[in-house]
Amino acid sequence: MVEKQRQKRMPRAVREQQMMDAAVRIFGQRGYRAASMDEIAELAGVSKPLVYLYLNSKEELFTACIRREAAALVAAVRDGVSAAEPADRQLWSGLTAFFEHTAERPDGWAVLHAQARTHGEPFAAEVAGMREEILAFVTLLIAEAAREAHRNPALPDREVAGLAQALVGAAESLADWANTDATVSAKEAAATLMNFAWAGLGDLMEGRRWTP
Amino acid sequence: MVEKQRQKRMPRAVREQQMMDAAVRIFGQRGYRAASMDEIAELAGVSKPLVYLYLNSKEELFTACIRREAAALVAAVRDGVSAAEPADRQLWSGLTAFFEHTAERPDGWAVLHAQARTHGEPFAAEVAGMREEILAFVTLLIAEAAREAHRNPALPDREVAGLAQALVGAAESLADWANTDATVSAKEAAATLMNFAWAGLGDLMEGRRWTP
Amino acid sequence: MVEKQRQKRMPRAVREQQMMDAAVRIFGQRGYRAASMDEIAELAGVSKPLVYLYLNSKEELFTACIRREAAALVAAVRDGVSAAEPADRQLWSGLTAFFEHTAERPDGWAVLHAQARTHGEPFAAEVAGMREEILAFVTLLIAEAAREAHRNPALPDREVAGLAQALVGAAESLADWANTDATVSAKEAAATLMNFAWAGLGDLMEGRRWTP
Amino acid sequence: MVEKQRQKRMPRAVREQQMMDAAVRIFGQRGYRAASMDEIAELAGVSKPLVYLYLNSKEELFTACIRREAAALVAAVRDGVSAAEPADRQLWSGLTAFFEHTAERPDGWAVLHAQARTHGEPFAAEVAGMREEILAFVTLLIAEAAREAHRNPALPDREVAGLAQALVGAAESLADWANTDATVSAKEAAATLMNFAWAGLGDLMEGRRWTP
DNA sequence: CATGAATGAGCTTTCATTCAT
DNA sequence: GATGAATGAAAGCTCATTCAT
Repeated sequence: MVEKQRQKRMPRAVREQQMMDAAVRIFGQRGYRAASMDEIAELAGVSKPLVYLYLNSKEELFTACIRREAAALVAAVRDGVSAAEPADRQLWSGLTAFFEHTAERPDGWAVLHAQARTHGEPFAAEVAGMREEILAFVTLLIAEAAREAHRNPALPDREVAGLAQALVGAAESLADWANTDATVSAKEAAATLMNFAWAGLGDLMEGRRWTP
Repeated sequence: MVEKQRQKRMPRAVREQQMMDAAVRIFGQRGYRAASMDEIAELAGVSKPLVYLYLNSKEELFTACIRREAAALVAAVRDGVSAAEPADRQLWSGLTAFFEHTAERPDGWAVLHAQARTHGEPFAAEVAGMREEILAFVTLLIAEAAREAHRNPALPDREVAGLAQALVGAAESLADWANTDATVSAKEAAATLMNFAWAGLGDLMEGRRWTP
Repeated sequence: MVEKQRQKRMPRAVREQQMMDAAVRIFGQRGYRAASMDEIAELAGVSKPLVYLYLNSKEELFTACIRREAAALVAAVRDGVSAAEPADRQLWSGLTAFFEHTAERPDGWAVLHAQARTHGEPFAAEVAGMREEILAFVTLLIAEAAREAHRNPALPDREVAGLAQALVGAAESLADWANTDATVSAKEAAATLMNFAWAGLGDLMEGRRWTP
Repeated sequence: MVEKQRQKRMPRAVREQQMMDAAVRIFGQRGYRAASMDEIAELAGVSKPLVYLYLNSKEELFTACIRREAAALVAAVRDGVSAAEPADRQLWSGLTAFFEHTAERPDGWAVLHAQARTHGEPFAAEVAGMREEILAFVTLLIAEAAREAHRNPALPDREVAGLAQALVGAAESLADWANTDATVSAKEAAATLMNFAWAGLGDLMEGRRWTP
């Protein structure tokens, strides 16, 4: 019988990452409450007390996962964008990077989007911070685009806020769509959203609105 | 201390609704796993065995909640729309009805949007049916709008599907936004989305696309 | 839809028998603890409170079943036997009646033999009474046979008691065997036991014993 | 008040035996359904979760008890018998070992004889295997005795099967009798049964039968 | 550093039993 | 006489968490 040979004596940082990899996978697939520490420890290839020694509690472990995945997602988007480009190109690059990242790490995306937001304040707040950051970035781009177009007095802040919410929500929905239907590529999702959003924004910036 | 005076001897149908009201509230706020049947029974003002007698199990109770809330939401949107109007008016009315409904029943919306989709197949499938229905309705409107504009060969099905996903995702996001920030009215959310979406759709229908 | 039309207004005695018929069936098949009052009431075609009105509690209901079935079994054996016959004929008739009865009422037999004895004192005592009665009858027959043979000083009481235990145990085992294997008739079971037992008894009465 | 001082940190194998000791006692006295895992855990001096950790479920625990007790009983009988002896001596030794074992472990005997057979298929099947084994052994002895007597063509298989059933049933009944009345020794029970059974068998082998 | 052994607390579910009509 | 409505109490099972080695 082959004994499962656990790797012994790895540096703490590495072990911690392994545990979090396992945790993200289990949390992403089962949800926070349904995930069991037993299963996480087993998948990580360590004993349960070690998980507690390094990450203290289920709550802290989940929080750590959220933070790591949020940071990774924000970094991916940031790295995909060059501040030197015009606003529409920046949005395009950011969206592409976003869709690529969520496709590569579906469990991480599930943790952020599906799980963290549905399991009470401590976690929802954690992920809200990241979303805020992304909203701020989008808001900035919309404002920048308006400035580039400069044909027109700035859009009211409140309106821009709403538009950013809509755009981000559309992106989230398309990320789920692309994760569900494997034939949808990151580029296609990004293109769909640019086509959908950019003209509407352009119209607004030039003062054309839809009214009932 | 005020003794909670339980209403006694109510007809079954009424009790069932009370239980489901309580269940929607608890499920919406805590999530499926974190919700306890004890708490639901207490909030409903009945004993736990009665909940089981009428609704059989936690799983069936949750399913019943999903079905009721999904039916109510779809009915609200359907009732808000008149098929006689042009496509953009229909979309506007539908969105307004949608945002009004989600604002009126925040817990029901949480059950459908946040909870049902994150707690495993049986429930996700249940709510997927409703989302499909709404996606079909939106898809139809986009196609109808294209026909009304008739300047142009039909958009490819796949593209329309993506646009519908984006639009519905944006609406979901705005519903959460309006539920979080009480100063945002249903009409404002609907107007934001119409402005955001309709021009983009118009451009597409006339063959104007954004390309990198 | 055909409403299950419950017979209304039957005399109490009849209703009680229906309930006990149902109870014997359920108790015999499921066991005392696994049987539920709901199921019994449903099978009897009455509402649960009526069962309680007539039979007071699960415990009393079970006791009533035991008593009824014990009385029926004893009566069947008694009726099968004529005191005028010689002892071996009496035993033969009694055994035949016994095996016929247990084959006709397998659930009743299960209640007496399998269930009542395994569910704690109140019930075990009830059925022990009946077994005592049968043991006494068998003991009497053995003593009678010894007297008929009269070649020999009487067997010691203690020895007769053991023999009666053995004979009754063998009969119980054969009853289960016949209830399991439908090709075994009451007559065959009785013949098997007579052949097995009678010669041994005869030997003993003539002082021949097996010794190690 | 004497605080029950729990033995801490025992090796798993030992704890498992303690739990099964407790379980056999409770199951034997209360029956499968009436036994509670709480009570078993308490009697074993451990917490309930530990019982589940080691034995998985009430059903598996009961099955494990049945298997252990069945194996112990069969082993006791087997060890008591020497294949070199003549058939009647073998039967005598086997019966003595059987009655000694059931007297030593009354709860184990109750689990096998009274409880396992009355609580549904999974358990009944488990114990039926053991009974089959014993029946086969007895059947063999009867056949061997016939060969030793060799005065006569073999008894028909079906008849031997019935005789074995009767003999085993008689033994079971006497075991209960000896367990109830403490003055009855294993040797006395075995002698009673030998006297009862052996002459009848001998007669049959020589073609003498009882006929109505 | 690492783990086998152990538990308190809580969850879903079931059931015998009783009112109020 | 008969029943739909309702519940107290308990059972099986699971899980996050902690010692002792």
